[in-house]
Amino acid sequence: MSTSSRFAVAVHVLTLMAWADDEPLKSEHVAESVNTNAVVIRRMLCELAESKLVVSQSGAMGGSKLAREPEQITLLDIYQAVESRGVFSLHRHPPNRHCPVGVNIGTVLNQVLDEVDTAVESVLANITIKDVVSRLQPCVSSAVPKRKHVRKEQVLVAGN
Amino acid sequence: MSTSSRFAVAVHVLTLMAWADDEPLKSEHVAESVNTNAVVIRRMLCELAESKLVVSQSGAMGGSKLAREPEQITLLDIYQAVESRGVFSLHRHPPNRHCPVGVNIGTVLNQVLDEVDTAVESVLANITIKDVVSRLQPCVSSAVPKRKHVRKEQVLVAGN
DNA sequence: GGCAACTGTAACTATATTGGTTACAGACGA
DNA sequence: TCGTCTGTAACCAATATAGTTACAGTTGCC
Repeated sequence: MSTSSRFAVAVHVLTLMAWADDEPLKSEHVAESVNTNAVVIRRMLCELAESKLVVSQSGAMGGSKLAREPEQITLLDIYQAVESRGVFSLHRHPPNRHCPVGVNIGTVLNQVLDEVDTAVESVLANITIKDVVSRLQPCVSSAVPKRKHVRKEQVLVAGN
Repeated sequence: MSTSSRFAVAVHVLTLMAWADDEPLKSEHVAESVNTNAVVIRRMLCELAESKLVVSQSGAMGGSKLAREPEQITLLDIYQAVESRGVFSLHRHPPNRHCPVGVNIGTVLNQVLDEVDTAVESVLANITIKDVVSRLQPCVSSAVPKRKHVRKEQVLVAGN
């Protein structure tokens, strides 16, 4: 479904800031941890700043840090800051209005997609950045992450 | 998030078949209702057939119909048949393993994404194609009534 | 058997989104 | 004023979905 890693990267970035404990982080440094380009990070930091999750400062000795305490930032806040669409999309082009199914399937699908979005949001609303940091601590072992749905292209292969 | 309408189209297609009540539908007619190309539909029908949700027949008077009763096909079945990935993706490239956050964030994120996937799946598992058809009915009170043997020309009016 | 009507599938092209890169203007501390 | 940052524009690359044409294979019917 999602071909985008925006949510994962955003959580990573805010977790780094919580880990750094109020010390401003440079985009270059964050990019090293995420393993991407600093401009990609700065673009995302702008979105997170618009949603008032981080504050950034220009100039020498500048950088970005959390705008609130880690326990007051939920994954739902992050999700809404960086993902514009819902979980699913409707038809690219509207269905045939002269077909009794086509003319009304959109209404029914919207109800379903609303239920799905609500379920996702209620999960994310109950996890804070502080929770993520806490879950990070016991991870001393570099175990291979296991997931219900194996996604070949997503396995975090060890190696730079 | 999702830039794909595959799930919406697949639900639409199976709903049409439930509506047609066991009469095989031609990909051309389905495509008219969905407002897309017949090959796009046939590609999707192949995936749905692999998951044993529909059966297709080649040749004259051929077409596709549901492989089971509408109440025995859930939206989760459809979701798993046409959407390969989960709701979110992880990092495109693995994070920096020399960073204490980067080395373990994947594990924590996978836990979170599993919770999200599970929530989505439990919503979809509780809705069947029969439910979708039922929810459709009140919308079409002024349209063609559903009958035991509806001719496809009545269901899928050509033109837009 | 031969024809017409279907499906299945390959091989493209088009389109959209995300991510990566370079470049540079502006902010800011020392 | 100088070096170090952010913010942002402009562009290219990579990927996934969708749309299109073409055609081989299957099937029912005359």
